Amino acid sequence: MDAGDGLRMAAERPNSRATMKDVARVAGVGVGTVSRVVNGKSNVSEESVAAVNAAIERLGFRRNDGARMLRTGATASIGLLVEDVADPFFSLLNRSVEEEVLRRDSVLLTASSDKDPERARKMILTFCARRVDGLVITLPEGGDEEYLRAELDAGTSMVFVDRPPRVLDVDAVIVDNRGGARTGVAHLIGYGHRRIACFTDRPDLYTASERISGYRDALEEAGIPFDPELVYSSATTREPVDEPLGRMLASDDPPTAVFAGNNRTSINVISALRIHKTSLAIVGFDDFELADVVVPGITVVAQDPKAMGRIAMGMLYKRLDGNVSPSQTIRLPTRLIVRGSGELSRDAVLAAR
Amino acid sequence: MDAGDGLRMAAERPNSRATMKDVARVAGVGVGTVSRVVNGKSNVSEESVAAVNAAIERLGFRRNDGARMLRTGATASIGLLVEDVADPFFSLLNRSVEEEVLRRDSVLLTASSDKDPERARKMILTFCARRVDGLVITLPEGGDEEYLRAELDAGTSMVFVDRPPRVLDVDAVIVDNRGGARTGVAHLIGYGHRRIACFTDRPDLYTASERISGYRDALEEAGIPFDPELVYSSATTREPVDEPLGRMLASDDPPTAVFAGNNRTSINVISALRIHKTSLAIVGFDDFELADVVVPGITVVAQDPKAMGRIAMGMLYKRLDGNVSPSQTIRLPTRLIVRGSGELSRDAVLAAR
DNA sequence: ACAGTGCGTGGAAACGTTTCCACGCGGCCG
DNA sequence: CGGCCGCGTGGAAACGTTTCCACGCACTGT
Repeated sequence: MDAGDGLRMAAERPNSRATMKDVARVAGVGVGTVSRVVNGKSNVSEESVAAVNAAIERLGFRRNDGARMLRTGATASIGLLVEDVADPFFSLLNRSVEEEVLRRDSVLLTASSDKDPERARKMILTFCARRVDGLVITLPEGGDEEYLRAELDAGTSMVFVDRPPRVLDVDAVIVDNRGGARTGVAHLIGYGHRRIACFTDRPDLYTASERISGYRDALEEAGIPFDPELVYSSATTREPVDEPLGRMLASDDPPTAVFAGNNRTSINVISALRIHKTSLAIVGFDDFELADVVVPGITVVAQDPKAMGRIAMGMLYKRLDGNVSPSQTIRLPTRLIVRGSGELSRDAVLAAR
Repeated sequence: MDAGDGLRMAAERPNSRATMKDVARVAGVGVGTVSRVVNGKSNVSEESVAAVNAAIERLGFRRNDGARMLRTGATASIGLLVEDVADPFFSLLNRSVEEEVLRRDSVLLTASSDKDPERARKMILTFCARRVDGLVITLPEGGDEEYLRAELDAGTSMVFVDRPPRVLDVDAVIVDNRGGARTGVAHLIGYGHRRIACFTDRPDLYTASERISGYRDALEEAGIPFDPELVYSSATTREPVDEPLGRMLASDDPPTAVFAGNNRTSINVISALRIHKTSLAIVGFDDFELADVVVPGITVVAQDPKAMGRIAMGMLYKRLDGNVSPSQTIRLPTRLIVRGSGELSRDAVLAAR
């Protein structure tokens, strides 16, 4: 078998890539030697290395990682499931997970659940069928968690992000939603407000219900009675809120401030206020680009999606490296960013009426 | 070999998943039959189907797609490389590509080049080593395109997005940057403006240079002389622009309008105008959330990243299905969204001075 | 009765790697 | 001078699928 033979052989299968066998033939060595060269093993003679590299160059050989994984069992890939990769929060999370994955020379599979438990399930099982080394999951509400147990038992590591597991014994990294909301609302109370409206997502969402709890915590701490009339949970975050806000403003004892439970709702509230030509103090949960471009800048309780991704990947890789300590849930602190909208005092709001 | 035997066998390798062989043993059939059942082939007796399904259930078997692909050659996976998955534009593109990938029951590998040609190269080659069926690529400027040719020749289909190929013969879908910029600037001219500043990205970026060309086209059409003093290309999009804007405003013949070449620059311009306590007419390229929340709302030349992803995937799958027609570049139209900032007339701006 | 047909089936080969084992060969030490 | 070591090497087995081939069996039509 000489070099010409090998070349001809590769040419005979036009749309198929050269394999180690082809390379071996062209280089005049065995496949074992090719494998050793490709993987940079030391015990190969210089001539062999040169011959193999020349053949690789000539044939445009590229190792088939799929085959490699079948043999070695490690796929060097991580699956990420979030609600929506186009959401500002999750896209930052995505990016920071990617950064960690890259550091380990792995590859990242991504998918959006779109809040659909069935879609989430399908994607996760697909990832498992691909035998990813680990999973980073934001599990949508309302689905069954149980099917994950089988994958867990089969040895697939996973970390939950943004939401804690309900029954599964897995690591998680979440945001201190309750504490953050409490801080934000307390900030408003500090400026004299006692009638504070609360606009959030559907309350069956974990994050939304936690933030509502934090809102109530702050009220309670200040001895302010909770008024359900001041709480509005929209079905979707795209839904405008000018109608419910208008109702509150028209009441006997209208709010002088608003706590918005997520960034899209913050925007909806701003639009609604503009429609009603009023200004109230606002604190929003979750920072957003341009929060400092509107006037006044929007004071927010900021989360740190990048840290969430980084920490989640740290936990995951520890598991992959064999850590078997009991699972833990890490609660990330939030940060209040003061920009003006939250520092409008009760007196100033009332004076403008 | 009875069922108990198979179970014991699976249990003996605790952290390893059951294989078709295990299933076959437990079900008392051959691996061929298991494969047929798993793949829903028709010519299997009902008893066999039942037995196999029972065994699958019992062992928690899940087909190893990696092995399957090695055999079949199709990996049912697509690689996506963009500049940054956390960028609003690219994250929407990402999502729409994901949607198409999902429809074909494939899986999506994603990566951010971070504008680094070397990083891009590494990720693309990694994807190729994984033998993705196809690639969707936003290639960073300044790198060599040549290494892609080998992959192309080896049979990996690819589509370029957001930027056309320089030398390679591949499909692409891009935005009509030049025409869109022309339209936006013409819109300003329509409101009487003749001194229009232009803030963009680094001009060595394809999109930025195209938009500058469009800006010049509009001026030329209206017989307005081009003044390089009114053009500022920032090194990075995070860089504030209050200093260069200040210089322009202090000149003998200051601008009365601004064309901002991308959404982050639009924001920078808004901030800078606020610092200088002036208002000019503004038209920005690329829409952004909240463009309608600031006052006045920002008039923009909108792109459609979702369409870009959808169309790119359509082209890619056509290639995968065997289409060998000459490669083409599709240029997506832009859409002017009128919100107020672009309709501030020259007279109004001058009157406020 | 007998070839032909079709269906359900089991098993082996193949996909492209990695890994392990064994071999040949030179040099070193006893 | 003979055994031993170690190095570079080739080749076979294995990873978990799919696919193909061949077999046995029950029909069918002549």
